[in-house]
Amino acid sequence: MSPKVSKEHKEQRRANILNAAKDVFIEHGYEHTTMKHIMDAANVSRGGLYQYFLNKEDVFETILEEDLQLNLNELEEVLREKVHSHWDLLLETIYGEERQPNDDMNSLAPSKLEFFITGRNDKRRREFGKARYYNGLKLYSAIIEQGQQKGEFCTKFDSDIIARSIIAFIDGLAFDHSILPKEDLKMKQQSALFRDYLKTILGVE
Amino acid sequence: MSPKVSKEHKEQRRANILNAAKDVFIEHGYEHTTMKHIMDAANVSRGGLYQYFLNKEDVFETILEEDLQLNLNELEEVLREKVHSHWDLLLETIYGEERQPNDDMNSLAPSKLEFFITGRNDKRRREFGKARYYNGLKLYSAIIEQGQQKGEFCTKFDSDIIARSIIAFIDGLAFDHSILPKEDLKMKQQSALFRDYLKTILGVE
DNA sequence: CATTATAACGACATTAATGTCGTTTATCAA
DNA sequence: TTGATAAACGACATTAATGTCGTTATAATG
Repeated sequence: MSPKVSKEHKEQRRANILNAAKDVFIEHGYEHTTMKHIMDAANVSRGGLYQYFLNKEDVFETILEEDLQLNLNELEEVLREKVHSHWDLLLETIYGEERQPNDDMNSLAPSKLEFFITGRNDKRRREFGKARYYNGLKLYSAIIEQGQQKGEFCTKFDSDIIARSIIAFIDGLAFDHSILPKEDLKMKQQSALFRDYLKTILGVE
Repeated sequence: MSPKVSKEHKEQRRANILNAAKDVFIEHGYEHTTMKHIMDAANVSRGGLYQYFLNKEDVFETILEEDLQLNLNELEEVLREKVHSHWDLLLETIYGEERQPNDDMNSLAPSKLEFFITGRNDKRRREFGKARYYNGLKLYSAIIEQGQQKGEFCTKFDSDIIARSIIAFIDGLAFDHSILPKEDLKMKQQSALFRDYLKTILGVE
């Protein structure tokens, strides 16, 4: 419909495709969506789509990059020490991720798990996943460590290990949620128990 | 090679196929293995393979059924109350699952995650996953509840919720392990921390 | 040994997804 | 207005996996 650029129109189109693609990934999951699905959802032709992205992997990674950026921004804020209660910040950060599978639930989370687990034999994909893991780890770890330094948390356990546990638990919940409907999962009670766990090992209250 | 039955030879062949298939699934993961892979690994022709199984899903589910049976047996034992220390039993049970991804690592665990998460939009597959989830839940829950009844564990928390958390943690670790190599995951330290937590909420020692 | 039932085989038709490429067409600039 | 540019298009060749089916060959049986 629109030949010979215009720069922001081009970026607009790209953004449209990404939005449509995200919906498709949420609906069908990573492995089961095809470029055709994305083409249809975005009202773009085969050739058009391939103008903007190399392949499905490229589309998905681009979508993932976005919220990676969000995390990095959060980390920034933490390191700048503009924080009142590290406990609240920690919960908020956890909830930010957990909300996706938890809430009204049309999140990309299960597709993310899919993306990484089906790609675990691919070097490139593994690197990508590893980078994301360490990104999250750094975020949680930084919050905990700073909370410890300020004396808000006890130092009985290593912040790195606690952070890893948090990640494992979130990933596990996301996975279980992809199998079980919300009613069956008792997510809230699990979250409460987990919060309790964190309180205990962080010595909060 | 062998026409006109012989019953146990037939079962033997079937078992061979399943063994070979399991190796293939471990190597390539669920989504990326094809019937061709299985055929080659099991030294069976296309027609031969389809004589025994309907499709890939059928093969994989059959493999899964096996260790489901193992779990059920364990549950039996618990319910028959032939248990000395419920704490030891609990650890052993957790470890039995965790060992797979943990140890020398050639386990089916990541493929299981794959199988269920990529099939989350399929009714049949979801039912299957749900059944397995509740099977595991029943197992852990029974151990904990009985431990509580015998006074070995405190009753501060609901056995059902604790069991769910255990499952979430195990699934999360399995997932993270499929991204990160063993050296990077610090699995042992995470497990130790989790064990510590279980001790706390179960009032052990 | 001859017969028969059937396990095992592998070619084949089918389906579906992928990425490419030559063509068309709308916009921008002169 | 017009010509150059490149976005958008969709047909196409390619690749790969699936499940079927008619044929082959062999182990059990009498």
